[in-house]
Amino acid sequence: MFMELITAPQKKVAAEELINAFDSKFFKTMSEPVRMHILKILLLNGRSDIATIADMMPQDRSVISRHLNLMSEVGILKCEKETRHMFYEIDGNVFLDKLENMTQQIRKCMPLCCPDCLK
Amino acid sequence: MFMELITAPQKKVAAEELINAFDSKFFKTMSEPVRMHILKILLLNGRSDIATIADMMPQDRSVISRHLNLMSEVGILKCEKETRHMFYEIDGNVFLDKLENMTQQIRKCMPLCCPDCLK
DNA sequence: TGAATTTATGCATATGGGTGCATGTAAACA
DNA sequence: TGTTTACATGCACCCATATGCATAAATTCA
Repeated sequence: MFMELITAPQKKVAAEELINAFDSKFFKTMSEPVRMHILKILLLNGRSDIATIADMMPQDRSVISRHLNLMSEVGILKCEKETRHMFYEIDGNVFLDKLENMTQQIRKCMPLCCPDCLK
Repeated sequence: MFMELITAPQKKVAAEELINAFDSKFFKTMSEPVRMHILKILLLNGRSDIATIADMMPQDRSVISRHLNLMSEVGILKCEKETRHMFYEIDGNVFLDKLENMTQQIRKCMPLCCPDCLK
């Protein structure tokens, strides 16, 4: 119990840092199958404009436009206007950073907060 | 273009493996603020039963019960019945495995699928 | 056995968000 | 300048889901 008194504030900080590292908008974005379909298309074809992507999907072009916009707001896509086309591209570094940061925070938090969780 | 012909099937496989590694149920679960609140409580207090958790939250006990059940179905919580109490606990290893697997798949896929994404 | 407690579940409701259509806006082209 | 193209946006609709209440089921305790 003495141990608990010492680590209590550290636990709270570690737990808060972990929860903060969990980017809820990122998770929400990644939980939508249509957006994962878009991601796959971008993986296979690289940088593409909206019409090209929409032509490979059943949804209306406006729907794809909104999904792409959302994904770029979260940071996983880069977008660039060129003439009258809007081009989108995966930002691989943001992906890696986000996931690695979360992994790192869990590694830091778990042994401190609940060592029993790692049994 | 010769290079592209050779790597095309590998690209497709890598992209599909990456998308499959993206556990949409996990992401959906993690995108809900109430569930993140529950997670934080479990981080700070460790293994707890439903009533104890619900007493720290504004939502009805039945709501908390359903959230906990969902989280354990996704695998991030372990649950165990003890007398008439249902105890829940974070499964830290599942968390680490899921995130590390996704990170790994991205590391494998990006250089192959879209090297430009890593600029 | 009867009462109290803990969780699970059925139901109705409210909210958020994905969808498609119609329209607006801006830029390229003839 | 007028037309076409590409995208953004307002609007209405629909569906999934979070929520709370009431209740059922199971277990503990007096």
